[in-house]
Amino acid sequence: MKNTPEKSKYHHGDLRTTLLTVAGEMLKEGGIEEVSLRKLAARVGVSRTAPYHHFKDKNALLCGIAESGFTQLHQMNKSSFKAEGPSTKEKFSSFIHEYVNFAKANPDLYELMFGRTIWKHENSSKESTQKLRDAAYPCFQYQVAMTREWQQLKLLNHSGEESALRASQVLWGTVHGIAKLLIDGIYTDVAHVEEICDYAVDMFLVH
Amino acid sequence: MKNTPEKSKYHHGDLRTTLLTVAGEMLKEGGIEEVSLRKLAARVGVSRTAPYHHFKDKNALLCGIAESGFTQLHQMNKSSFKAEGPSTKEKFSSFIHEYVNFAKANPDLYELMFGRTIWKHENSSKESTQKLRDAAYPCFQYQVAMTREWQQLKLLNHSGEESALRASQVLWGTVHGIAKLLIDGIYTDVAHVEEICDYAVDMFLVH
DNA sequence: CGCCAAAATATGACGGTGTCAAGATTGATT
DNA sequence: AATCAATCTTGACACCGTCATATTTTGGCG
Repeated sequence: MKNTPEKSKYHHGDLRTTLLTVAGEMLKEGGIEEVSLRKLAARVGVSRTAPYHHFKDKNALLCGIAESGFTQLHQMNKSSFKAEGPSTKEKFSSFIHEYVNFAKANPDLYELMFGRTIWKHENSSKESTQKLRDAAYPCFQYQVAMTREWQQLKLLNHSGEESALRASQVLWGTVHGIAKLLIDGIYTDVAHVEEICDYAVDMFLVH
Repeated sequence: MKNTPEKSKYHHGDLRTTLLTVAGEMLKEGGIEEVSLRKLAARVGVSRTAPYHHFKDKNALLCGIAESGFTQLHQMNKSSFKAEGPSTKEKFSSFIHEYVNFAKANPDLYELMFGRTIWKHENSSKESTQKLRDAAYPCFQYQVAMTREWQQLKLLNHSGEESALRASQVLWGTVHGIAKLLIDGIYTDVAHVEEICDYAVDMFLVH
């Protein structure tokens, strides 16, 4: 039924997947402002209201896209942290760089993932927002776990009582903030990404 | 002509100021989504297109609001940094706390000031965007200046070659990121603001 | 004072958006 | 074959930003 989605198109095929894919393309092409349900439907070749049978809201659709973004980000962190070659210190540096570069590579997706469009209030289907949280929360928890290890190895500069959660919030805040400022083109030049990340690493490591 | 704007109302009074004020109120009340030119015009008591004689765009209006936000933020930083009582170390801590609390107190304004709505592309009147930059840029420069002093006093943890610009970008990134995550309600509880800020201060100071 | 150009405001219209209600079509199940 | 629920379409509504055009008001000048 849901398997073998190759030729088993009854009405349209499985619209849900197609909508997510194409909407993701539109997001990448023209930013969040270019993503409208009507244009999406036209591009897919269905009527304007067809998507409403697979997503309660436009918001629910956007949550679906963001969801895959968090899965992707989570995956990236894991494979980087579990790598065998580099030292722990190098992995810390990798985390900073890779995180910011992920945002740099997918600016509109990142903007969507962390924008208030999605996270504010409970606009759309509770189920959809719940699924989003189910994808995003483990992603953050993994960052706490990584931070805990860096902390136990005395890598991070700090004097008072240690808290992996607090340290993780600060670290995530830093990469998130750098990424946002970079993406939005506020005062940082994209060309200096690596330099800024290197400097951040140096400021956090104990000397 | 532009002076004495008290009783010199010819058509409506000075609409421009009124529009900025009321739009700012609407922003504070219901977030950016509640700010529409039509509702704004209705609330002020003019026709829908009257605002277009004072702002080229909706974007230009938003830039005007954000502009005052940057002036406000700049002012806050200055008065805090120039205070006589506290030590430099305490001023550093104050900067972190006050910045994040500014965002916490005016979430929608802060979101607007740093959102891509305004900074992306050259949508609206160049003049408007230019005025915005003229308000925002000194604000950032002042943060670089503060950072330079902290750096020269050897307050900040760091090993390599010093750069006030890079350090400032990292610091701003951190407070900006914490503020954003907080505002958007992603994974941090607003109740923990002070704790998180304290922890950030501790991670940046040299021990 | 009277007139005129310019600034300010208003009305109408256009294309775009998200979303609901109601009807039509299809696929699978009995 | 008949039925039923899932799926899709059409029509409509209320918003939105913005342009073209007409109307009013103002300030300055002869």
